[in-house]
Amino acid sequence: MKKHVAGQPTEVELQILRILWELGPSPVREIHARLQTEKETNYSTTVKMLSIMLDKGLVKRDENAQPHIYRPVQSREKTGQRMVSDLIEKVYDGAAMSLVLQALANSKATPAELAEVRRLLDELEGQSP
Amino acid sequence: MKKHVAGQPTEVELQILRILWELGPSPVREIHARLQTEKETNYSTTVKMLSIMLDKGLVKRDENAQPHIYRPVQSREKTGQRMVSDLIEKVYDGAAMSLVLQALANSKATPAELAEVRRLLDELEGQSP
DNA sequence: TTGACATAGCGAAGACTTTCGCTAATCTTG
DNA sequence: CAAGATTAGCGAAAGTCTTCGCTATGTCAA
Repeated sequence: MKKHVAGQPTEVELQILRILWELGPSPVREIHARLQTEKETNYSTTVKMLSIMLDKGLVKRDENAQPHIYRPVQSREKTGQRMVSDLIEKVYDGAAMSLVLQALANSKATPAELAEVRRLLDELEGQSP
Repeated sequence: MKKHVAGQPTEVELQILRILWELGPSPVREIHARLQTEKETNYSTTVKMLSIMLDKGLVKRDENAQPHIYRPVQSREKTGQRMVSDLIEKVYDGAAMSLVLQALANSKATPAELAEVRRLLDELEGQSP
């Protein structure tokens, strides 16, 4: 047997995770239905992917329920956090701020959202100095 | 032959790009020297990777120079921008602000950096309202 | 020029990801 | 309960990415 311990979710795994984040706990049938709106893969493939993700610990499932119900192990936020950290490490050499500035400049934020960033900023500045 | 048109840079490609961003245009020898400080792959591997990256258009090279000199086609900023957009798309469904907040909260920013974010924020808020 | 050494490139192997055909198990309904 | 439909799972194939052995080419000094 192999290791199969989770690193970063792969492309397809992420597609499936996103669907789970949107739908909440769901049976394969539903997941696959959504997946088909973005790509044309077989039902079998979806089942297989889910089982791999189960191995990796990316999802859990309730086997008592009939159609088994799958749900993500990590929240979108947690997963995003990991991936962001990874990206920062790999591209920006750990300089998170570059990424913040870039994402900020890139985004079409609403005033309310900008206010929230400002609030967080106040908080951060209030700590060290 | 195959397509080999560039999508996102892969793991190793990114490692090499990062080295090129740091060192500037360099011959394989130098790139490989740096690479060896993080992993233990053969010189051949580095050459091969570079040639693949050349195919994909991730790097260019000066063949007149002897040791050919390689340089990145895209800046770290541009590349980061693409990858961030991709991440935002794939994980946050386009909600960039979530990522900004997350990266910001995660970072150990200096006061100077925070000030810069604030500056950008002022600028952004000065536009729409 | 030639030997020694540095540089470039090919093609194939190994690892991982994604895909699916086909079989097995489970569920429904007449 | 049996036939048909739905759901689960295996194992192998196809596609990518990464690695490197080996060959070819180029450079330089004796």
